[in-house]
Amino acid sequence: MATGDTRLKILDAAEKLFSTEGFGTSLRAVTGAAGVNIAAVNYHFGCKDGLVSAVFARRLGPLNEERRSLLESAVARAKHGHPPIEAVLESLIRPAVDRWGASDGQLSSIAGLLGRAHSENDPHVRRLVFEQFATTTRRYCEVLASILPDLDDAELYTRFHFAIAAMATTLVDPERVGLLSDGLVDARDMDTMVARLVSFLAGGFLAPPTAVVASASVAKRSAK
Amino acid sequence: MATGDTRLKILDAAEKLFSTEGFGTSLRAVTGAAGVNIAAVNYHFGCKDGLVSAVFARRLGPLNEERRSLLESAVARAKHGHPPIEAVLESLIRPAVDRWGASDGQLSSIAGLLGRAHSENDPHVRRLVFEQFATTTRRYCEVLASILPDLDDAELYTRFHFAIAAMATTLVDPERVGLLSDGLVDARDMDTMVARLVSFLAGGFLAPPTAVVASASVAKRSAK
DNA sequence: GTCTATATGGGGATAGAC
DNA sequence: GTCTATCCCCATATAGAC
Repeated sequence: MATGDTRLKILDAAEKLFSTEGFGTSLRAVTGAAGVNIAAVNYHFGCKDGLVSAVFARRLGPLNEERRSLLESAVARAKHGHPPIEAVLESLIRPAVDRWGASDGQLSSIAGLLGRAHSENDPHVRRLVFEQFATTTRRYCEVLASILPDLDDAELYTRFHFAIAAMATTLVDPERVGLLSDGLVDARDMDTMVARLVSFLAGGFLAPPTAVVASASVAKRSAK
Repeated sequence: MATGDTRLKILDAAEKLFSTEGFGTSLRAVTGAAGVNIAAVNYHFGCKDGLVSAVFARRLGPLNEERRSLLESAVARAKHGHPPIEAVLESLIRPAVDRWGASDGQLSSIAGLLGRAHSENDPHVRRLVFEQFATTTRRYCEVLASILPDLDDAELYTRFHFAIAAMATTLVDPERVGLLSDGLVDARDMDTMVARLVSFLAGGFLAPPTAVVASASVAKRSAK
């Protein structure tokens, strides 16, 4: 077996299983699917967290680069004024979705990986995610702020959080929509899902700013 | 120890731990926090899934009843025409958020429980959740459909899914917004978070319908 | 109803032969 | 680099004494 082959097999199997089953997937399951020995994980990645980090590093960096490249293209195209918010949201969502698996109609493992990354609560995973996305998040919020000058930064970031949440939940488990709608929505038609996500999020970002008050207690008193 | 006391202690401890740590929390952790013997879980609830079901049954039924009661009040208040969409969304979100813990400024365990319920992928939990929420979901979508006659059912349910995702993610882990915004947003101010959530989701629901095409390939070709 | 003790299985990690 | 064998920990669940 060529050097590096085992390492790659582990990475590929881990990526697929992490994306479908979550990062709690056992190393036994990963190495079983990869057809390699359990001890190989420890040899190549040190420990399980090392494997998780490696899976992230291989995909999430390039993914975010593609997003930012698409984002800057949209910004550049709109020499006068600002790009349409739909283009900004497309640049955020498309790169995660458009990389389909070979032919089985499944979302790529990168989509699931990304969704998992955003919904995981394991401390190690969380730290990795926020490191990976910090720069990208900031740039997106910059561009969005230029489109939505009436929003203060706090509300903008909060809305960005809502957007990430809707996107990530959809990517982690597209079946959820089918269940919720009792079969009415075909969650596998990701082109339609993306289009709906973009229009929904655009509407959300474009909503008038919330009237924010100083503190919670004041908010309660002045609400009525 | 009075009969039923142990059972209640377990339920309370489980609710709190499930809401903060997820349903993967061990029975040892639960019984340790409850101050009872491990074997008591099996005696009172049969098995772990039985405990999870019991925790759900105690809270999620009443929570949904409160939501639907608030929803029907809003519908009734708007004798002519339809209730404002903000009132509908408030009736969905407020009941989960407004039950604060005693004095430590933490979200109630019901909020976390609800968020976990919606983001969990464990099959048993998922089945319970969709059973618990099926009726409520249908009623909300009915009312929303009357407010948004231009949306077809599929898009309406999809948008409802996005709304649940944003709400659940926020409830599971309010700290996430703080991390994302590098400390700019104070996630513990739940009144402000709810207000922002409502206005964001209202904007999303009110967005113009997505132009849907027959198939993914057609969508791609006609996009430009 | 409550406890101790234990059965049984799965998890990550490693030592040491090859 | 790869493998076997094993260590040790933690999980759920149950049997049986009290």
